[in-house]
Amino acid sequence: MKKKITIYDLAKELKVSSGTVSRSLNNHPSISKKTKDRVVSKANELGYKVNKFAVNLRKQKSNTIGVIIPKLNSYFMATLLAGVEKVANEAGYNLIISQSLESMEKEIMNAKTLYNSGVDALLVSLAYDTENYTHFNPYINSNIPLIFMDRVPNLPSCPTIIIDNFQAGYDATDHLINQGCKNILIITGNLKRNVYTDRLLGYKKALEDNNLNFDSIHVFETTMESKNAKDVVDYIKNLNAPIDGLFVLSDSFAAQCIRSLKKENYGVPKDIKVIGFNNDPVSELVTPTLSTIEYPGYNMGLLAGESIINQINGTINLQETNSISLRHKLIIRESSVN
Amino acid sequence: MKKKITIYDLAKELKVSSGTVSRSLNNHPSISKKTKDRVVSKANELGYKVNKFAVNLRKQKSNTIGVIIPKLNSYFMATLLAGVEKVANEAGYNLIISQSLESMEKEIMNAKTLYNSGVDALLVSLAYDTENYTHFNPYINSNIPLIFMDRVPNLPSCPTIIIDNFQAGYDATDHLINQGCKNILIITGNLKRNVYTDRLLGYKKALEDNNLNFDSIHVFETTMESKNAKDVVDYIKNLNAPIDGLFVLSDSFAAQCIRSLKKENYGVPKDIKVIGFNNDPVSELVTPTLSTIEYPGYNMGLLAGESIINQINGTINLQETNSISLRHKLIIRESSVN
DNA sequence: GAACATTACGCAACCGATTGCATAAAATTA
DNA sequence: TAATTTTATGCAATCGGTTGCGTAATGTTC
Repeated sequence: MKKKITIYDLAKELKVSSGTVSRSLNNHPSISKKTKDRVVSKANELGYKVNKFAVNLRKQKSNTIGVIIPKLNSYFMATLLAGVEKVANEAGYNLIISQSLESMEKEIMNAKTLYNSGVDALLVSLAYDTENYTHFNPYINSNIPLIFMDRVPNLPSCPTIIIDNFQAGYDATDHLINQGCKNILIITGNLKRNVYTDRLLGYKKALEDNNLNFDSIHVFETTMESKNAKDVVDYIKNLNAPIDGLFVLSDSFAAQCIRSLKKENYGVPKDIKVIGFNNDPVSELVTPTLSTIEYPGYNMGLLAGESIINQINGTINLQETNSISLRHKLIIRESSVN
Repeated sequence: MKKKITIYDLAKELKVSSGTVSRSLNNHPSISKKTKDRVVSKANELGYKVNKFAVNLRKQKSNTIGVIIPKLNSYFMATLLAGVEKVANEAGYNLIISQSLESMEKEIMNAKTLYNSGVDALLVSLAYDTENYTHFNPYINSNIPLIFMDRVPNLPSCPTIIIDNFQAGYDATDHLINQGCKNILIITGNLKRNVYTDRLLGYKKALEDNNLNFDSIHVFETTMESKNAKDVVDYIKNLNAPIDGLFVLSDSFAAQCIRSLKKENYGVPKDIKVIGFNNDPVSELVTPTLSTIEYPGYNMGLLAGESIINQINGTINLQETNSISLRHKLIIRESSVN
């Protein structure tokens, strides 16, 4: 409960100027070792701690990185963040995390709040329904580093960190086709988002390359909340031609779908082969175990953290490294193989 | 890229003092409506934004709440955080989140960093191996609100938000006993943590109340990482008397255990009845579906957020509301019922 | 219209550190 | 020893708001 002590207190005690104290504590070269030692030991003695508020004001930077993500409570996002946090922390940065809860409106508010609170950089994964990106202009105009992760806008000039969703979509579809599937239903999230459109494009291309026709009734768009799994199965039941493959762009939703399918006596993989996306831990735990695409969330986080810190430090020219793409991997388990 | 404009710029433009500008922008009562309007519209015109750094320095508070949790990428923690974030955000607070990665050492560092960066309050869920709590003393000594969530220390004077782990442990065990189990193995995390010890106590009490003997070989302590599921099954195989019940203090680990058990041809629930803990989404997806204890993570987060903000505002005397306990619920699914 | 109360605003200290520039002191060179 | 360079430190402005106190201007009361 002792009162805060400042560099002025130290200065008075040691009969030096506050400037000398400041420089000593920051190990400035133009201060003699002797003085530095005196200052440092006195600082320890009195329990001095810098006032970050003053430093921030003076330096006009906060040593914090803002993060806006759709939802904290998803495996992928939490893993991604874990990666970001690790790097940031090691580099001495704090993370201010906010969630848009999949709403553009909230995303805009978050962007504004973080801007006002003076973050040194911003990492973003877009909300479900974000359609324009003007709320990021203040960052761009003020030259505040800004990187999009995973769910990125289709703006040419924004640095992004993603996986090759097109190729991943292709690989998954191709795998199902190789397993004999000819009528594959793809379950996707909001097609405004690159992650989904790109995978869909990969899906189409794989069909094409295998001489299968694309049919738009084989695209089912949903928010992929668990309660909607039933809708998927209903949709399947009402299709004229039965499907034999299911490509769900999220493991947890795929697991829900499998569950609903089994309730309706569809055999997986016998009748319908299923592949998910993300390599969520759940994919190993369900019966049958779920084939999927490994999505390197943690690495993506590490990379995002490193990139943004490099940008803050000016180490990297963001024009040069405009987009980083991480490697995905097809993981074949029981749900897609007879 | 235009330069920052300050209240002094506004003052000069409007030929008033900077104090008047400040008061106008903060809607101070002693400023006439007319002046306020002039100031506000000029501020909008020039695109003025407060400099939070200056405000922070002046007010010695940051409008941020620090959070230290063991791991971001767990369903429970992410859900908890989602709750905290929601409340904090609505109250105009930012969240600085850091993870201890289950290490006391890192927890200490995080506590220090957050203290130095001037958070207005701190929320903590303890790391796996935290044994002493002196790293929180600076907060206590400086009167910075501090609340522990879920994994709390056994200190009498710290406000905590928890569930009744004793009762939950009791309920789960009692349920298994009611299903006919007589030899129940409990799989627990580090018994330094209240969440585990209390559940274990509940387990013991339930045995006692049902005239069953407690045997310490029926307590298996593990870090509950997925790779350790095999150890559990090995342990079970090597027991002299076969067990017929399994109480795993984490759903995701319970799911792993069930998987390993099935591989070794144990029938669940036929041979061994299993109950988990948390009501993780995975519990509904595995086969058989997993009985469990519902753990209100989101509500816990909301409550933690509200409590800490109340404390910051001095609304609540923390001596009076020293510990809040949330209601859990036994959820019976397939894994524990014949 | 004098006396008093209220309203609206200005002044300037303050929050605590950083840093360019000036200068005293010490060291080096001539 | 005087002149010059180097080293170590002090001075004071600065970052951008906030706020207690003082006072001029306006309003109210009798």
